[in-house]
Amino acid sequence: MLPYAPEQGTLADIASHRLAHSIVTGELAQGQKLNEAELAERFGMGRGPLREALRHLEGMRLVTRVPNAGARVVVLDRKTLSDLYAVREALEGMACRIAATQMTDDEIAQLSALLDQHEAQIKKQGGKVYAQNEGDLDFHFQIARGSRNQMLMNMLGSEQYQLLRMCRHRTSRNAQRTGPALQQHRQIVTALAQRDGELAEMLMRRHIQGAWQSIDEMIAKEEESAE
Amino acid sequence: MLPYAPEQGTLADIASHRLAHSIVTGELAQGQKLNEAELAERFGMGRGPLREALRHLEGMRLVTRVPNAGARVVVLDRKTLSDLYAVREALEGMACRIAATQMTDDEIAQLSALLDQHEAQIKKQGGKVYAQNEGDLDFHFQIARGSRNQMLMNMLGSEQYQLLRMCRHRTSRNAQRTGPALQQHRQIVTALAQRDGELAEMLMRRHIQGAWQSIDEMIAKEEESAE
DNA sequence: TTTAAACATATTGTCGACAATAAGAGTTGA
DNA sequence: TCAACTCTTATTGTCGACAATATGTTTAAA
Repeated sequence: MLPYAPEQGTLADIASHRLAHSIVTGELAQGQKLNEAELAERFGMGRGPLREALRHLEGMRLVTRVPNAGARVVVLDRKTLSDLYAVREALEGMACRIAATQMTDDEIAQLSALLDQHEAQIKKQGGKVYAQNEGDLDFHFQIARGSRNQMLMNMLGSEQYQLLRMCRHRTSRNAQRTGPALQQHRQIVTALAQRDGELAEMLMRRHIQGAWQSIDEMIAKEEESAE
Repeated sequence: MLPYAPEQGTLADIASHRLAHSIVTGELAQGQKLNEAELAERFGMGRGPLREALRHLEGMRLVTRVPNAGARVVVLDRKTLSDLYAVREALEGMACRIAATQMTDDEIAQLSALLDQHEAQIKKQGGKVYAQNEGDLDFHFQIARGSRNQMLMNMLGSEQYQLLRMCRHRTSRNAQRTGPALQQHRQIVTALAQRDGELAEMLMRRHIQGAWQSIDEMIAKEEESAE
């Protein structure tokens, strides 16, 4: 389901996946230096594949590299996240508009079923898990798939997806926007089912704006308490 | 001016730049197999840095890699380009809207001067150079800069930028859309100067739609004559 | 005490050689 | 003639060692 496949293939791919996971979950702190020799040893491989993995992660914007000075985990500051959400709004809005004409009835039904599943999960676990769980992102990715635009899927999937997950883990402590989010998702699916692309786009844009607003507040609090 | 820097730094960076250039200019044909040993020898370096460069180019979507089967130059078929232009429309539209509020008067004046420059160049060279030249892309990139959104700049700059240049070279033989393009650029600058983001976005979206329409026709002819 | 230069250390950048895998040619059997 | 199999060859994947560069520390001079 997740666009980033399990560990298989070349060692560089494995390292890339494991590193991405560690970065996204916060196991590797933001801005932390990534020592090639140390990581290579931990993963049981040579430095060659690991360097390739770092170059790949650099392309995904999960790490930043400086020549002769090594790689560091990217730092998601307020401005970066603001930029990310602005881009997301444009891209996912477009995805929604196109998906309204391209998705099959069956796919839309599946989307609806996915939301049922989320709702059940919320009820069971007390509502605190939705927004920070992968479920929310699955929903967004399915819509991207519905646009039939491969480039869009790549951008939202392999790149932004990871940054978003990273952001989730950072702000998961005090996340409670699950109720409105699910409701907004429902509205979007309804618009899709009615084949109303304009409405679907507008709802998605609002949804993402709301998400950003919520996250922005959290970051503000975080920065405040950090002083 | 161009977002992709000159040849300096590590060997992997140099190889990455040279390869990107060769791919974009069509020197390396689409779909062509990229032999590591051969390229490493041509560039006078070992295979290590070259492999890193290929991983980087993979991230930029200029090459596609299959494990144990090597890398190939990406193939820009009709669908891929269509997807690319759809994404561009969304992103550059957004860039325009934000740039209308963020760019300084000075920057807008510079943008206007850039167009004067283009106009002079067209008069001198007979109008056939504009659309396929870098000038057009410079214009678009300057607006992306005006949005102050670093992520947007990265996306439009280092990634899509290259694919677009590639597309230009492919369809440059029969390019003649320079007149309307310049005029549309003028309209966009006017809207920016009036700080009318909505209008600027609309004009940019139309501009890109028109460009795609033009390119789509060319591809259709090309595929026709190829049979 | 501060600054700067020189050294020692750690880390990155690069190369060459070897192992593993895939692609192709050639052979053998039906 | 075609199919499947084997062997050869070419290419990719990986490792370990060395060179180049940056970092941190010590030492010496102002």
